[in-house]
Amino acid sequence: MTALSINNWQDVHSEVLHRIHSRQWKPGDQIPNEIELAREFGCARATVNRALQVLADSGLLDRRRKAGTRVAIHPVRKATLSIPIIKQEIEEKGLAYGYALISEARKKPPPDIRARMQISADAKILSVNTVHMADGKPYVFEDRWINVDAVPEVSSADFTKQSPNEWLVENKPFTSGDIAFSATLASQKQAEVLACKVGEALFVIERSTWDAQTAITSVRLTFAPGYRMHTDI
Amino acid sequence: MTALSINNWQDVHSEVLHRIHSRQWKPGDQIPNEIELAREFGCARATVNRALQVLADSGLLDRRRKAGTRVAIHPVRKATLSIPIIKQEIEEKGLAYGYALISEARKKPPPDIRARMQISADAKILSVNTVHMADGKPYVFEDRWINVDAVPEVSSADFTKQSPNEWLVENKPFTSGDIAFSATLASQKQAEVLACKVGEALFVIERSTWDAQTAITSVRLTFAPGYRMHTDI
DNA sequence: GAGTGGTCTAGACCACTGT
DNA sequence: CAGTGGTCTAGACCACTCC
Repeated sequence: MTALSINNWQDVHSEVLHRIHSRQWKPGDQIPNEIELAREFGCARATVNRALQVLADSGLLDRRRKAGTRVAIHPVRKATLSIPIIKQEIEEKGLAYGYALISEARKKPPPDIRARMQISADAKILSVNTVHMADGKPYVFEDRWINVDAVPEVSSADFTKQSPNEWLVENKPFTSGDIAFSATLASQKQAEVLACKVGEALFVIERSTWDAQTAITSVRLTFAPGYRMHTDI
Repeated sequence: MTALSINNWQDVHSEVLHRIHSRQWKPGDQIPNEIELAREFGCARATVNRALQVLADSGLLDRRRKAGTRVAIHPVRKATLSIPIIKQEIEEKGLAYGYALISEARKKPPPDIRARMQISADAKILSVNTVHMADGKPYVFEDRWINVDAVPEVSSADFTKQSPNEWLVENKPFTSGDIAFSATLASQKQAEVLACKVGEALFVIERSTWDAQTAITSVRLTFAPGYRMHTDI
C-alpha cells in the first residue's frame, strides 16, 4: 500500500491525468469539485484549481461554473507550434545559414494581397522577394508584402544583409495575426529560386500580422521539397 | 490624465503587453521585478505573477530566478493548432459528413511504420484504409496502422460505420504523440481515392500516439487538393 | 437561489542561479 | 550569499449558470 503524496500542482495534474488515462474517470464523467479534491489530496483549493485549469487549457477537461468539471468527451488535442525565425530554425538544425535578396520594389498590391491585408488599391506597399539557404542549398522562398504606412521605418531598412523576416521581428511587434498551411505545385519561378523541378510538391506557410487594426505584413513562405514541420503533442 | 485601474491579472497582462508593443520595454530590457510591479499596479504579487507567467508561456518574456524578467529578444510566436476529429472538422464547416472503409487487414508492418512505431517485425498490426467525405466529395484519405497488442479491443471494433480516427479517440486515450506536416504529390492510389489527378499537390499530416512507452497507432492523413489548415496567432 | 469555478490577497517558504 | 521567480496556504468575494 503506497500512499501517494501530493505536494504541488504538478502532482495534482499528473494524478488527475492518471485517473483519466486509466479510465477511472471516463469521458463525460463529472469529477469531484475543487473543495473535495483539495480535501482528498490534502492541499489547498488554489493548488487543485491551478492543475485543473492547465488540464482544461489543454482540452482534456471541460469546466463550467455551477455545472462543475467533466472529462472532455472528445479530448481535442492541441499542438503548439512555435514559429521560429527562419535563420534560427536553420541554425538550430546545425546547418549554415545563407540569405539572398532577389528583388525589392514598391508595387501596387495585387487583389489577393489587398484582400488579405484589407488595404486600398493605392496603399504604399513594398514587395520583397528573398531566399533563405541551408548549407548553401535553397531552403525557403520568402514572398513578402509590407504595408509602408504601418511601418514607415522600413524605407530605410537594408534587406541585402538582413531578411525582412528577421528585420520585422526585431523592429515591428504585432498584436495579432493568422497563419495557414497548405501544399502547392512548384511554379516556374519557385522552381528556379528553390532549385527544384516545376511541379514538385511544396509546403507553404502564409502569414499575416496586424498592429491593432492595421495590417503590417503578409508573407508566403514556400519551402524546398521534402520540408516537414514537426512538433510533439 | 487618465489613471489606469488594475484589478485583475488580465489587466496586468494587457498593460505589460502594451508596454512591450509600444516599445517602452524593448526586446532585451529587464523589466521591474514582481514586487515593484505589484506596488505600481496596486495589486498582490500573485496577480502580477499570474500575468507574467502567461506572457512567458506565450514566448514574449524570458523569466529566470535571480536574473529577473526580460522582454524576449526574438519573440518566438506560438501557434496553437487544435487537432480535431475529422468528422467534427467537416461538420463545423457546415458540410455533410460521409465515410467509407476501403480496406482492413492484418499485415506485417513495412519498415517505415516499424521504425515510426518502434515495434518488431512480427508485431500484430492492423492496417485500415478509409476515406472521409464532405458533401459527398473525398476530403481526406486515412492510412492507419494500429498496434493490436496495445489495443486488443480493436479486434472487435466495426470500422464499416465508425472511422478508426473516431473510434480511437473514444476508446484509447494516449499520453504522448508527435505530429508532422508536409506536402506530397498524389500517387496513383491517392488520386483514385481522392478523385484527383496523379501529381497534384496534397497536404499531409502524419501522427503517432503512445501510451507511456507503447505505440498505439500511426496514421497518415492525405487531404484532397486545396486543403488549408488555418489558425490565429 | 445556490453551487461551482475564477480570482484576489497577504504572507510564507522554497528553488534556482548570478555574482 | 542574496535576489528573483515559483509555489503553497487560508480565507474571502465574485461571476456565472443550472435548476
